[in-house]
Amino acid sequence: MFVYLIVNMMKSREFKDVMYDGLSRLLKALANPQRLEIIEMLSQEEKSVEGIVQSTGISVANASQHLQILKSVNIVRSRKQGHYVYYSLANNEFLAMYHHIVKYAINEIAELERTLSRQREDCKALQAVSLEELEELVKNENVLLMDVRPVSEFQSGHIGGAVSIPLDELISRLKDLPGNKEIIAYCRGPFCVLADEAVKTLSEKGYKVRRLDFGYPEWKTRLMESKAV
Amino acid sequence: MFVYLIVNMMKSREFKDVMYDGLSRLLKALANPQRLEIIEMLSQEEKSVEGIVQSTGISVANASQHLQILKSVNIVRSRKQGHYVYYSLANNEFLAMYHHIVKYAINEIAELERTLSRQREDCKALQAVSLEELEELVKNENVLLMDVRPVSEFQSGHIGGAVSIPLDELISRLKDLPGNKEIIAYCRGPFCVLADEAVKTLSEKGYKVRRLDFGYPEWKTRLMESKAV
DNA sequence: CTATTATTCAACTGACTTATTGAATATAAA
DNA sequence: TTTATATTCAATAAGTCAGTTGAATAATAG
Repeated sequence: MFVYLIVNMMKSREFKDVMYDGLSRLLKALANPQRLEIIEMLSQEEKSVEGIVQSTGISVANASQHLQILKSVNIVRSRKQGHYVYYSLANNEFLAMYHHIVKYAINEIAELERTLSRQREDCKALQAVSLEELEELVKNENVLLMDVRPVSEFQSGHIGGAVSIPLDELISRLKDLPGNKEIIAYCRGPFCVLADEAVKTLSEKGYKVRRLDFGYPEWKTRLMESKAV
Repeated sequence: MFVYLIVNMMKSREFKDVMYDGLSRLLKALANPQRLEIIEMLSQEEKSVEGIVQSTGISVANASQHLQILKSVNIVRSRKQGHYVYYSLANNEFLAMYHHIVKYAINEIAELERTLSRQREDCKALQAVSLEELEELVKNENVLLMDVRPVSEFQSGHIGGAVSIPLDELISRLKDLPGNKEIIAYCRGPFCVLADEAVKTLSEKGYKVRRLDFGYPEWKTRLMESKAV
């Protein structure tokens, strides 16, 4: 009986070790600023290593290594085509989980809350629009929903009803904007500043403009979850 | 104009760095098997360093260090009383976020899925009861919901309607169990084996018994979320 | 087949993490 | 005040991680 208890205890320890080690391996893969930025890029669209390097400033070999780590815990997957290896997020469940983490961090970590507010304040974008508000606003139809990400990201997926006006074309396309509607800008997510820049530019020109609190990936996650129910 | 763009780019870089560094600091604090186990213990009840040491087998100095790390990112808080320093989770939002991570890991990481199934199979506890099923079962009243954690954990919080039968008293209290009802055992959470052991013991004695898929903390989180809506 | 380009691999350095030890601090009981 | 106990701090050694370099591989265009 005594020996039996010890054997049980050892099995239980072994089980816990496998589970906690596995979980901590996942978290370790996430726990790096550059990899988080890579995840943000990949949650917009599939990208080659070169594409990631261009939009983040990480070195090629380094980016490749980070991608291997993310691949080893099944966060990203790759496919080869021609000269390029294209990476993308391996599943939508990951994205949903990741958004929960980001939401917690933004709301509960004082430093991040403060930094985010300061950034938005600088751009006069403090009253950001939440997911719930957006749904209301879209119904009443008196708003223009503006996607300010690069065109390729818009093409690979965007919020329903949005118009693509990449930030770097904004000034040259001012004439396309209706003066009477409120403008709502959005971009890659809460850590992306493209929408902030757009709000700053437009509000200086006298437009009535706000940004979304979130980006395309969060909207997509929400869509999936509501379909699942 | 050109200088202005560069200044903007630098600001944006700085903002991203603060946000991603902060987020990765949180994830780094989580990314360690021992700290995850400490979190599991603290999500049951407030515990002193000594209490944690006893239930995990970590050394005293080491546990203290891990607790400092968790405290530095505001996951736990401490209060001093008499000889002891008592630690507890700092907020419920963290627990909700953590449960999302665990759920993802169990469902999407093949190795963890496999290990969990094997453990449950060993204990004839494969058909675990989910949160939704539990709600149904409790209504029909023909089940006994059994909390097999130590008494102190039961006292500091338990699932509504549960009866406390700590695993180590199970055999001596068999006479208290109704023979006609189905028994549903639960414990600390999906990584805890107390309920598995209980299922094994009882099913060998001929009882009709299953375990919950989750533990008290998950139930508590669910309760909070449904109240919030 | 050769040259070109994109990516990965291997090796190395410096920086952080973890676990262990023993000393220091703080509380409460004798 | 002294003593015992719980916890933290400081220093160390071993292990892991991040970023850089240059070489190796793999796909394509000429």
